Amino acid sequence: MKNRKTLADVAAEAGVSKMTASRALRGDKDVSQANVERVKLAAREIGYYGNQFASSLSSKHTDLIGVVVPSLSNIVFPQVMSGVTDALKGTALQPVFGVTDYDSDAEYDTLRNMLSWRPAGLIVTGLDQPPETRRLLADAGVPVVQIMDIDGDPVDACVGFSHTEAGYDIATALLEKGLRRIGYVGRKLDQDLRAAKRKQGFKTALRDRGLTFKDAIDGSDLTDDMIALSSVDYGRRMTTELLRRQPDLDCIYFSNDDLAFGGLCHCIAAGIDVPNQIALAGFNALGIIEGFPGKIATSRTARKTIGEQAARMILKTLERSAADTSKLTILKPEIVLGELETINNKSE
Amino acid sequence: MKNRKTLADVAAEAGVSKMTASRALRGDKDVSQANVERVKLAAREIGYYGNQFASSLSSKHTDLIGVVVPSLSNIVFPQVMSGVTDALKGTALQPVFGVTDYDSDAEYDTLRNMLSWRPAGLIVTGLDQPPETRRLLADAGVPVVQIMDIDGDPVDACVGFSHTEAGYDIATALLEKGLRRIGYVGRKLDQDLRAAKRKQGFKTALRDRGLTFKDAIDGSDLTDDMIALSSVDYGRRMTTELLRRQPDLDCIYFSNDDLAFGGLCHCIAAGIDVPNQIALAGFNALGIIEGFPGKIATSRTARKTIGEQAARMILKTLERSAADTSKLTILKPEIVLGELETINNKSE
DNA sequence: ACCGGTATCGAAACCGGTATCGGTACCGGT
DNA sequence: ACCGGTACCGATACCGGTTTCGATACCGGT
Repeated sequence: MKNRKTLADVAAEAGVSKMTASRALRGDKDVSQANVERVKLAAREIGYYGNQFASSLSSKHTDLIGVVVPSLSNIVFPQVMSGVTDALKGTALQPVFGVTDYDSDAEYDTLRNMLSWRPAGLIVTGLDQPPETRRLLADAGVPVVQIMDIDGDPVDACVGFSHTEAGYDIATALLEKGLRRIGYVGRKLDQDLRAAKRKQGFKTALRDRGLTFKDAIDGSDLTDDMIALSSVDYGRRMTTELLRRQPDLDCIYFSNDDLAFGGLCHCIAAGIDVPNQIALAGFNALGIIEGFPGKIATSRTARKTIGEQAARMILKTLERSAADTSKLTILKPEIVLGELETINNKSE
Repeated sequence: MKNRKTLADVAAEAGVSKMTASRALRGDKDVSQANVERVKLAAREIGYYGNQFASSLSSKHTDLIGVVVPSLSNIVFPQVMSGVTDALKGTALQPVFGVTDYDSDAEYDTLRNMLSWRPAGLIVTGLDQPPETRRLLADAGVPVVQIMDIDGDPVDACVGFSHTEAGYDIATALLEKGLRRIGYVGRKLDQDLRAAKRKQGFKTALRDRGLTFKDAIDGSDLTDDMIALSSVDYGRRMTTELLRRQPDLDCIYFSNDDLAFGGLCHCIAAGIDVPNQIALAGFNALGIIEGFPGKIATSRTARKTIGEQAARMILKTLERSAADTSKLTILKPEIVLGELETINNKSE
């Protein structure tokens, strides 16, 4: 930090006291119109911009909202961030992002670091933080909104949906179409807890009908060359593999749309008719699947809206300091069957 | 900010002075081992975490690197951010992100806001900032790295590649394959200056051979329903439209891979053989195109590396305060022709 | 002319850390 | 016994704003 201009410089330039300058720049009252203009002019002339450190230290107040997401590579999270950014636009608040790489130690560190910035609120992905991290959130003394999941015990507020239910629901929809010989392809299910919940929900729906996955690839222990693969490519290869092992599947459930799209790529290349010969189901309703309209069934999640709602929830909690706001917002995914929609019960 | 624990609390708990506590926590020297442990224990016990405002205000020093990107929706920018994050991992520095939505006023505001945080460095997307914004960057008094582009006049340092050249190069490669009847599909070329540069470079290569685009869609003035479309979907529709107007094209150049992929979707649906009947070329080499290996020609850009290099450049400038580091890093995209590679000059 | 009220301003204290510098204790060497 | 050097510690003065509170000027009303 070099010899930047300070408020004292502005005050001197405008011929008023520091206090008057401070008030004028912040639009506080108790300053004459003449001085407001004088100060603002002076500030512009000497190229002054405030010092947030001094300001926040003194006022014990910040405009920061900490947002913690697990990844930037999965397009879903930038979309959530985008929602937060949009909802905060026009307000005094400002998002600050942190990335954890699905690592709970990194999550703890990121959070500690954020708290040292004394944010006015926190938005954190997921409900399954370890106890130490939970305590950090609980003791933060600011509104905390956990997002993307509701299967668990929120620290404070919560915006999202049940992944267990999402898995259960799409399974039900697929089963109603008569699909019975169902396989599963996922990736890093040991780390991606929400994907694991979806799989679990799906499994429950199968069990309710006396069924199980014919075969499943979880991708928990990947070799190095597998890790290097893009999601789409991974989905493609695993589909190839799964269908080699189980050629008679009539449906594959993927842990997300990227993988499902990879599966579709395999089918197109192999001349397999989707969804008539085999149905594919993913999760999220990413833009990617719009390229082949209707081919992949999916659950349309409201990522951006979740970001927006979370931000808005914090805004509300902040203005009415009371706890009169709802602590839970559920944005249930909509099931999109695509071309499957028109198929009547295959098993009949 | 509530009644959080302060350093004084830690000091009292540990039975030392504020200064000793401060030194102990920061790993400064001049503290006995016994006291270091006592203080650290005390800090943990009362749940203390520092106050960055007080710290930075006092030390006149921050660990922040401001990163300004135009968008979160285009996966390329999260990838750049990811690169910055990775390169900064393990150092004391920390990225702070700002999004401009391709709006130069928003860019100015974001930058001003960032500067009020007295960052140690700035990474800004693009070279074409308006004069006022340029001045802000130039006067910031910290290392500034502009990324993603080198066609222009950098404020300070610069990491990226020439989009004009990228357009020219892929055009040359396509022309060498004998392709002649070439169309163009872009989106919001009035806002996306770098895409416009690529188109311009492509055009120059055509002109050098006495050719022009047979037809071009720039998508500068979109209707509302067009704006709502995802990039892939937009690419698909525009390809349909372009081929309706010009059925005899043997190649389409898209402003990026999302659009090109949309084009591929159209072709697959319409039973058009890619690349033998028509070649498609995009830009970026996104994971999305790996689903159909080799179908789409593209320029593989090193997004993540650009982020890493930019961050590393700032790190270097910061440690050796001298200007002995190179101010320009070019990461020229690699041309990927895919299946086109094997085709011999079609026009022969 | 006197008074309460309002508008406007500035001096001083303070936010929670860190830089600086001076002090104390203890060491070995002469 | 005296000295220089080293290790360790803490009092104090800031950093650059904002909060607080008291001072001043001016107003219309009586």
